[in-house]
Amino acid sequence: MKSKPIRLTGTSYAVLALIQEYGEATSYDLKQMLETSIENFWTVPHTTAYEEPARLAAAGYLSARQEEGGRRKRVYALTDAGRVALAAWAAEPALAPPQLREEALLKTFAGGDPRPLLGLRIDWHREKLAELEGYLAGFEATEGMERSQRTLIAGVGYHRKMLELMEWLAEIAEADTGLP
Amino acid sequence: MKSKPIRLTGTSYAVLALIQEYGEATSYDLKQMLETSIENFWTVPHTTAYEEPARLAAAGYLSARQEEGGRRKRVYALTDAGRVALAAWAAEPALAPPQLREEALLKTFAGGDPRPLLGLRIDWHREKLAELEGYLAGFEATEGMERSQRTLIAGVGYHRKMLELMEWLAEIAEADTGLP
DNA sequence: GGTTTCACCGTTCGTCCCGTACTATACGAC
DNA sequence: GTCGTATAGTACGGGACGAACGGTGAAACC
Repeated sequence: MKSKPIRLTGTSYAVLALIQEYGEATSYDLKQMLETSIENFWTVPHTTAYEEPARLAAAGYLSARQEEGGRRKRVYALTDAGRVALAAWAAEPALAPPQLREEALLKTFAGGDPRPLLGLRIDWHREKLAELEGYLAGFEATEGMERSQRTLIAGVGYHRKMLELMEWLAEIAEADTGLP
Repeated sequence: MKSKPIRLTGTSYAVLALIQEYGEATSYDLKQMLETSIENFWTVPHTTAYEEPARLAAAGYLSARQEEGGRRKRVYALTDAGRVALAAWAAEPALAPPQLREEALLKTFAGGDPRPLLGLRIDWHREKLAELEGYLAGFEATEGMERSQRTLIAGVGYHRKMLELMEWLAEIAEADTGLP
Protein backbone atom coordinates (compact mmCIF):
# COMPACT_ATOMS: atom_id res chain seq x y z
CA MET A 1 0.00 0.00 0.00
CA LYS A 2 2.87 2.40 0.53
CA SER A 3 3.58 2.94 -3.11
CA LYS A 4 5.75 5.94 -3.58
CA PRO A 5 7.56 7.68 -0.77
CA ILE A 6 7.07 11.42 -0.92
CA ARG A 7 8.13 14.36 1.14
CA LEU A 8 5.37 15.74 3.31
CA THR A 9 5.39 19.52 3.40
CA GLY A 10 3.40 21.97 5.43
CA THR A 11 0.92 22.10 2.62
CA SER A 12 0.53 18.33 2.75
CA TYR A 13 -0.40 18.56 6.41
CA ALA A 14 -2.79 21.37 5.69
CA VAL A 15 -4.67 19.10 3.32
CA LEU A 16 -4.56 16.16 5.70
CA ALA A 17 -5.82 18.32 8.53
CA LEU A 18 -8.74 19.63 6.53
CA ILE A 19 -9.78 16.16 5.53
CA GLN A 20 -9.45 15.00 9.10
CA GLU A 21 -11.66 17.84 10.19
CA TYR A 22 -14.46 17.00 7.79
CA GLY A 23 -14.17 13.24 7.52
CA GLU A 24 -13.99 13.24 3.78
CA ALA A 25 -13.82 15.77 0.99
CA THR A 26 -13.53 16.28 -2.71
CA SER A 27 -10.95 18.56 -4.19
CA TYR A 28 -13.54 21.23 -4.60
CA ASP A 29 -14.53 20.97 -0.99
CA LEU A 30 -10.91 21.35 -0.10
CA LYS A 31 -10.60 24.37 -2.26
CA GLN A 32 -13.49 26.02 -0.47
CA MET A 33 -12.14 25.15 2.93
CA LEU A 34 -8.69 26.40 2.08
CA GLU A 35 -10.10 29.68 0.87
CA THR A 36 -12.29 30.33 3.85
CA SER A 37 -10.17 29.21 6.74
CA ILE A 38 -6.59 28.12 6.41
CA GLU A 39 -5.55 30.51 3.73
CA ASN A 40 -5.19 33.31 6.23
CA PHE A 41 -2.14 31.74 7.77
CA TRP A 42 -1.15 29.21 5.17
CA THR A 43 -1.55 30.57 1.69
CA VAL A 44 -1.71 28.13 -1.22
CA PRO A 45 -2.80 28.38 -4.86
CA HIS A 46 -6.08 26.73 -5.73
CA THR A 47 -4.46 24.03 -7.83
CA THR A 48 -3.08 22.63 -4.61
CA ALA A 49 -6.55 21.40 -3.80
CA TYR A 50 -6.36 19.13 -6.83
CA GLU A 51 -2.71 18.18 -6.98
CA GLU A 52 -1.85 17.63 -3.37
CA PRO A 53 -4.56 15.10 -2.47
CA ALA A 54 -3.64 13.11 -5.58
CA ARG A 55 -0.03 13.02 -4.42
CA LEU A 56 -1.05 12.05 -0.92
CA ALA A 57 -3.33 9.31 -2.20
CA ALA A 58 -0.57 7.90 -4.41
CA ALA A 59 1.64 7.68 -1.35
CA GLY A 60 -0.99 5.98 0.78
CA TYR A 61 -1.94 8.79 3.13
CA LEU A 62 -5.39 9.19 1.65
CA SER A 63 -7.94 6.85 0.15
CA ALA A 64 -9.81 7.91 -2.96
CA ARG A 65 -13.26 6.83 -3.99
CA GLN A 66 -14.31 7.87 -7.45
CA GLU A 67 -17.91 8.95 -7.85
CA GLU A 68 -19.94 8.03 -10.88
CA GLY A 69 -21.78 10.46 -13.10
CA GLY A 70 -21.30 14.06 -14.14
CA ARG A 71 -18.08 15.42 -12.77
CA ARG A 72 -16.81 12.06 -11.59
CA LYS A 73 -15.39 13.67 -8.44
CA ARG A 74 -13.07 11.76 -6.24
CA VAL A 75 -13.82 11.71 -2.55
CA TYR A 76 -10.78 11.55 -0.31
CA ALA A 77 -10.51 10.26 3.24
CA LEU A 78 -7.63 9.72 5.65
CA THR A 79 -6.00 6.32 5.83
CA ASP A 80 -4.40 5.12 9.03
CA ALA A 81 -1.03 6.12 7.66
CA GLY A 82 -2.41 9.59 7.06
CA ARG A 83 -3.84 9.88 10.53
CA VAL A 84 -0.61 8.74 12.13
CA ALA A 85 1.58 11.05 10.08
CA LEU A 86 -0.62 14.03 10.81
CA ALA A 87 -0.78 13.40 14.54
CA ALA A 88 2.98 12.90 14.77
CA TRP A 89 3.65 16.13 12.97
CA ALA A 90 1.18 18.17 15.00
CA ALA A 91 2.59 16.86 18.27
CA GLU A 92 6.15 17.72 17.34
CA PRO A 93 6.94 21.19 18.74
CA ALA A 94 9.65 22.09 16.19
CA LEU A 95 8.66 24.95 13.93
CA ALA A 96 10.00 26.33 10.70
CA PRO A 97 10.33 30.11 10.70
CA PRO A 98 7.27 31.91 9.42
CA GLN A 99 7.33 33.18 5.88
CA LEU A 100 5.75 36.32 4.56
CA ARG A 101 5.52 37.69 1.03
CA GLU A 102 4.25 41.24 1.11
CA GLU A 103 4.55 42.96 -2.22
CA ALA A 104 3.48 46.37 -0.97
CA LEU A 105 6.51 46.58 1.28
CA LEU A 106 8.79 45.16 -1.36
CA LYS A 107 7.67 47.73 -3.92
CA THR A 108 8.17 50.45 -1.38
CA PHE A 109 11.67 49.20 -0.80
CA ALA A 110 12.24 49.18 -4.54
CA GLY A 111 11.37 52.84 -4.75
CA GLY A 112 7.63 52.79 -5.28
CA ASP A 113 5.46 55.46 -3.73
CA PRO A 114 4.22 54.00 -0.43
CA ARG A 115 0.96 55.90 -0.30
CA PRO A 116 -1.06 54.14 -2.98
CA LEU A 117 0.59 50.82 -2.19
CA LEU A 118 -0.21 50.89 1.51
CA GLY A 119 -3.65 52.26 0.74
CA LEU A 120 -4.45 49.31 -1.46
CA ARG A 121 -3.30 46.94 1.19
CA ILE A 122 -5.27 48.63 3.91
CA ASP A 123 -8.44 48.30 1.86
CA TRP A 124 -7.67 44.68 1.19
CA HIS A 125 -7.20 43.79 4.85
CA ARG A 126 -10.36 45.67 5.77
CA GLU A 127 -12.35 43.62 3.32
CA LYS A 128 -10.91 40.37 4.54
CA LEU A 129 -11.61 41.37 8.07
CA ALA A 130 -15.23 42.17 7.33
CA GLU A 131 -15.65 38.86 5.56
CA LEU A 132 -14.18 36.82 8.38
CA GLU A 133 -16.10 38.70 11.02
CA GLY A 134 -19.22 37.87 9.08
CA TYR A 135 -18.42 34.16 9.20
CA LEU A 136 -17.64 34.43 12.88
CA ALA A 137 -20.99 35.99 13.65
CA GLY A 138 -22.59 32.72 12.62
CA PHE A 139 -20.97 31.02 15.59
CA GLU A 140 -22.20 33.42 18.22
CA ALA A 141 -23.68 32.04 21.40
CA THR A 142 -22.16 28.62 21.19
CA GLU A 143 -20.16 27.82 24.25
CA GLY A 144 -16.77 26.11 24.01
CA MET A 145 -15.01 26.98 20.84
CA GLU A 146 -14.75 24.63 17.97
CA ARG A 147 -11.71 24.34 15.87
CA SER A 148 -13.18 26.11 12.91
CA GLN A 149 -14.13 28.99 15.13
CA ARG A 150 -10.63 29.25 16.51
CA THR A 151 -9.27 29.18 13.03
CA LEU A 152 -11.42 32.12 12.12
CA ILE A 153 -10.33 33.97 15.21
CA ALA A 154 -6.72 33.49 14.24
CA GLY A 155 -7.53 34.84 10.80
CA VAL A 156 -9.32 37.84 12.22
CA GLY A 157 -6.45 38.57 14.54
CA TYR A 158 -3.97 38.35 11.74
CA HIS A 159 -5.79 40.78 9.49
CA ARG A 160 -6.34 43.20 12.34
CA LYS A 161 -2.69 43.26 13.18
CA MET A 162 -1.59 43.63 9.60
CA LEU A 163 -4.07 46.41 9.19
CA GLU A 164 -2.61 48.19 12.19
CA LEU A 165 0.85 47.71 10.75
CA MET A 166 -0.06 49.10 7.36
CA GLU A 167 -1.83 52.07 8.89
CA TRP A 168 1.15 52.79 11.06
CA LEU A 169 3.53 52.60 8.12
CA ALA A 170 1.25 54.85 6.11
CA GLU A 171 1.37 57.45 8.88
CA ILE A 172 5.13 57.31 8.96
CA ALA A 173 5.33 57.70 5.21
CA GLU A 174 2.96 60.63 5.41
CA ALA A 175 4.91 62.33 8.14
CA ASP A 176 8.11 61.92 6.21
CA THR A 177 7.11 63.99 3.21
CA GLY A 178 10.57 65.30 2.47
CA LEU A 179 11.67 62.33 0.46
CA PRO A 180 15.31 61.25 0.27
CA MET B 1 22.20 41.35 -25.29
CA LYS B 2 18.71 40.14 -24.49
CA SER B 3 19.55 36.49 -24.53
CA LYS B 4 16.84 34.50 -22.87
CA PRO B 5 13.46 35.91 -21.95
CA ILE B 6 12.50 34.98 -18.42
CA ARG B 7 9.60 35.66 -16.14
CA LEU B 8 10.37 38.21 -13.47
CA THR B 9 8.91 37.32 -10.11
CA GLY B 10 8.71 39.22 -6.87
CA THR B 11 11.93 37.57 -5.86
CA SER B 12 13.60 38.82 -9.04
CA TYR B 13 12.67 42.36 -8.15
CA ALA B 14 13.87 41.87 -4.62
CA VAL B 15 17.31 41.03 -5.98
CA LEU B 16 17.27 43.87 -8.48
CA ALA B 17 16.24 46.31 -5.78
CA LEU B 18 19.02 45.25 -3.46
CA ILE B 19 21.61 45.63 -6.17
CA GLN B 20 20.20 49.00 -7.09
CA GLU B 21 20.46 50.07 -3.48
CA TYR B 22 24.12 49.14 -3.16
CA GLY B 23 25.37 49.75 -6.66
CA GLU B 24 26.91 46.35 -7.01
CA ALA B 25 27.03 43.17 -5.03
CA THR B 26 28.26 39.61 -4.94
CA SER B 27 25.94 36.76 -4.16
CA TYR B 28 27.23 36.66 -0.65
CA ASP B 29 26.55 40.34 -0.19
CA LEU B 30 23.04 39.68 -1.41
CA LYS B 31 22.63 36.87 1.00
CA GLN B 32 23.58 39.12 3.89
CA MET B 33 21.30 41.90 2.73
CA LEU B 34 18.40 39.55 2.26
CA GLU B 35 18.87 38.17 5.73
CA THR B 36 19.11 41.47 7.49
CA SER B 37 16.54 43.54 5.75
CA ILE B 38 14.15 42.22 3.15
CA GLU B 39 13.59 38.82 4.64
CA ASN B 40 11.16 40.24 7.15
CA PHE B 41 8.59 40.89 4.50
CA TRP B 42 9.85 38.84 1.59
CA THR B 43 11.22 35.53 2.76
CA VAL B 44 13.51 33.58 0.44
CA PRO B 45 15.89 30.66 0.89
CA HIS B 46 19.57 31.50 0.80
CA THR B 47 20.15 29.73 -2.51
CA THR B 48 18.16 32.48 -4.13
CA ALA B 49 21.11 34.78 -3.61
CA TYR B 50 23.13 32.56 -5.92
CA GLU B 51 20.57 31.33 -8.40
CA GLU B 52 18.50 34.39 -9.04
CA PRO B 53 21.25 36.82 -10.02
CA ALA B 54 22.62 34.21 -12.43
CA ARG B 55 19.21 33.96 -14.04
CA LEU B 56 18.86 37.72 -14.20
CA ALA B 57 22.31 38.12 -15.70
CA ALA B 58 21.56 35.51 -18.36
CA ALA B 59 18.50 37.50 -19.31
CA GLY B 60 20.34 40.79 -19.51
CA TYR B 61 19.01 42.52 -16.40
CA LEU B 62 22.33 42.36 -14.61
CA SER B 63 25.94 42.57 -15.67
CA ALA B 64 28.43 40.18 -14.10
CA ARG B 65 32.11 40.83 -13.60
CA GLN B 66 34.14 37.88 -12.46
CA GLU B 67 36.83 38.61 -9.92
CA GLU B 68 40.21 36.99 -10.10
CA GLY B 69 41.80 35.08 -7.30
CA GLY B 70 40.55 33.09 -4.36
CA ARG B 71 36.83 32.63 -4.41
CA ARG B 72 36.45 34.09 -7.90
CA LYS B 73 33.28 35.85 -6.87
CA ARG B 74 31.10 37.45 -9.43
CA VAL B 75 30.10 41.04 -8.87
CA TYR B 76 26.70 41.97 -10.24
CA ALA B 77 25.41 45.37 -11.24
CA LEU B 78 22.20 46.61 -12.85
CA THR B 79 22.07 47.05 -16.59
CA ASP B 80 19.80 49.63 -18.13
CA ALA B 81 17.27 46.91 -18.85
CA GLY B 82 17.36 46.00 -15.18
CA ARG B 83 16.89 49.56 -14.03
CA VAL B 84 13.99 50.08 -16.38
CA ALA B 85 12.24 46.86 -15.45
CA LEU B 86 12.59 47.55 -11.76
CA ALA B 87 11.31 51.10 -11.97
CA ALA B 88 8.34 50.05 -14.08
CA TRP B 89 7.38 47.36 -11.63
CA ALA B 90 7.74 49.57 -8.57
CA ALA B 91 5.64 52.31 -10.11
CA GLU B 92 2.81 49.96 -11.01
CA PRO B 93 0.27 50.05 -8.17
CA ALA B 94 -1.15 46.54 -8.72
CA LEU B 95 -0.43 44.15 -5.89
CA ALA B 96 -0.61 40.41 -5.47
CA PRO B 97 -2.30 39.35 -2.24
CA PRO B 98 0.10 38.88 0.64
CA GLN B 99 1.12 35.36 1.52
CA LEU B 100 1.83 33.98 4.93
CA ARG B 101 3.09 30.57 6.02
CA GLU B 102 2.78 30.22 9.75
CA GLU B 103 3.39 26.69 10.93
CA ALA B 104 2.46 27.36 14.54
CA LEU B 105 -1.09 28.18 13.56
CA LEU B 106 -1.26 25.34 11.10
CA LYS B 107 -0.16 22.82 13.71
CA THR B 108 -2.69 24.21 16.11
CA PHE B 109 -5.35 23.75 13.49
CA ALA B 110 -4.16 20.20 12.96
CA GLY B 111 -4.70 19.41 16.61
CA GLY B 112 -1.38 20.34 18.18
CA ASP B 113 -1.26 21.86 21.64
CA PRO B 114 -1.18 25.63 21.10
CA ARG B 115 0.71 26.48 24.24
CA PRO B 116 4.20 25.28 23.38
CA LEU B 117 3.73 26.20 19.73
CA LEU B 118 2.73 29.78 20.38
CA GLY B 119 5.38 30.03 23.08
CA LEU B 120 8.09 29.10 20.62
CA ARG B 121 6.86 31.64 18.18
CA ILE B 122 6.66 34.36 20.76
CA ASP B 123 10.28 33.78 21.69
CA TRP B 124 11.27 33.80 18.08
CA HIS B 125 9.62 37.14 17.33
CA ARG B 126 11.10 38.65 20.47
CA GLU B 127 14.56 37.70 19.33
CA LYS B 128 14.04 39.09 15.87
CA LEU B 129 12.70 42.26 17.33
CA ALA B 130 15.71 42.71 19.58
CA GLU B 131 18.03 42.10 16.67
CA LEU B 132 16.35 44.63 14.40
CA GLU B 133 16.09 47.22 17.12
CA GLY B 134 19.80 46.80 17.60
CA TYR B 135 20.44 47.56 13.95
CA LEU B 136 18.10 50.52 14.12
CA ALA B 137 19.93 52.03 17.04
CA GLY B 138 22.89 52.55 14.72
CA PHE B 139 20.87 55.03 12.71
CA GLU B 140 19.83 57.22 15.59
CA ALA B 141 20.16 60.95 15.26
CA THR B 142 20.29 61.07 11.52
CA GLU B 143 17.58 63.27 10.13
CA GLY B 144 15.54 62.25 7.08
CA MET B 145 15.14 58.55 6.87
CA GLU B 146 17.06 56.47 4.43
CA ARG B 147 15.59 53.55 2.69
CA SER B 148 17.46 50.97 4.72
CA GLN B 149 16.20 52.57 7.88
CA ARG B 150 12.63 52.48 6.65
CA THR B 151 13.06 48.87 5.75
CA LEU B 152 14.17 48.13 9.27
CA ILE B 153 11.23 50.03 10.66
CA ALA B 154 8.86 47.95 8.58
CA GLY B 155 10.54 44.82 9.89
CA VAL B 156 10.29 46.00 13.47
CA GLY B 157 6.64 46.83 13.03
CA TYR B 158 5.91 43.49 11.54
CA HIS B 159 7.50 41.52 14.34
CA ARG B 160 5.82 43.67 16.97
CA LYS B 161 2.44 43.07 15.46
CA MET B 162 2.96 39.37 15.06
CA LEU B 163 4.17 39.22 18.62
CA GLU B 164 0.98 40.91 19.79
CA LEU B 165 -1.03 38.46 17.71
CA MET B 166 0.68 35.42 19.13
CA GLU B 167 0.37 36.69 22.67
CA TRP B 168 -3.30 37.36 22.15
CA LEU B 169 -3.88 33.90 20.74
CA ALA B 170 -1.95 32.38 23.61
CA GLU B 171 -4.23 34.16 26.07
CA ILE B 172 -7.28 32.88 24.30
CA ALA B 173 -5.95 29.35 24.30
CA GLU B 174 -5.16 29.68 27.98
CA ALA B 175 -8.61 30.98 28.84
CA ASP B 176 -10.20 28.18 26.94
CA THR B 177 -8.85 25.36 29.05
CA GLY B 178 -11.91 23.18 28.71
CA LEU B 179 -10.87 21.65 25.43
CA PRO B 180 -13.38 20.45 22.86
C1' DG C 1 56.18 26.67 8.32
C1' DG C 2 53.21 22.75 8.34
C1' DT C 3 48.70 21.14 9.52
C1' DT C 4 44.47 21.23 12.12
C1' DT C 5 40.30 23.39 12.95
C1' DC C 6 36.45 25.98 12.21
C1' DA C 7 33.70 29.45 10.43
C1' DC C 8 32.53 31.26 6.31
C1' DC C 9 31.34 30.89 1.43
C1' DG C 10 29.23 28.79 -2.67
C1' DT C 11 26.96 25.37 -5.56
C1' DT C 12 24.48 21.18 -7.17
C1' DC C 13 20.51 18.59 -7.53
C1' DG C 14 15.98 16.42 -7.74
C1' DT C 15 11.52 17.16 -6.10
C1' DC C 16 7.95 19.87 -5.45
C1' DC C 17 5.34 24.03 -6.24
C1' DC C 18 3.11 27.66 -8.71
C1' DG C 19 0.55 30.60 -11.94
C1' DT C 20 -1.41 30.67 -16.33
C1' DA C 21 -4.36 29.27 -19.37
C1' DC C 22 -7.63 26.45 -20.69
C1' DT C 23 -11.56 22.89 -20.78
C1' DA C 24 -15.78 20.99 -19.04
C1' DT C 25 -20.17 20.64 -16.53
C1' DA C 26 -24.42 22.40 -14.52
C1' DC C 27 -28.18 25.19 -14.53
C1' DG C 28 -31.23 28.95 -14.99
C1' DA C 29 -33.23 32.38 -18.25
C1' DC C 30 -35.34 33.43 -22.16
C1' DG D 1 -32.89 24.27 -26.95
C1' DT D 2 -29.17 27.73 -26.95
C1' DC D 3 -27.07 31.10 -24.57
C1' DG D 4 -24.79 33.00 -20.68
C1' DT D 5 -22.53 32.47 -16.56
C1' DA D 6 -20.95 30.51 -12.38
C1' DT D 7 -18.91 26.53 -10.86
C1' DA D 8 -15.70 22.69 -11.18
C1' DG D 9 -11.46 20.63 -12.83
C1' DT D 10 -7.01 20.04 -15.44
C1' DA D 11 -2.39 20.41 -18.05
C1' DC D 12 1.89 22.07 -18.22
C1' DG D 13 6.60 23.98 -17.90
C1' DG D 14 9.50 27.12 -15.63
C1' DG D 15 10.72 28.29 -11.07
C1' DA D 16 11.50 27.72 -6.22
C1' DC D 17 12.93 24.97 -2.47
C1' DG D 18 15.96 22.88 0.97
C1' DA D 19 19.16 19.21 1.92
C1' DA D 20 23.58 17.99 1.33
C1' DC D 21 27.89 18.68 0.13
C1' DG D 22 32.48 20.94 -1.45
C1' DG D 23 35.69 24.71 -1.33
C1' DT D 24 38.40 28.55 0.95
C1' DG D 25 40.90 31.22 4.21
C1' DA D 26 43.01 32.29 8.32
C1' DA D 27 43.75 31.85 13.16
C1' DA D 28 45.79 28.67 16.40
C1' DC D 29 48.60 25.32 17.75
C1' DC D 30 53.03 22.88 17.66
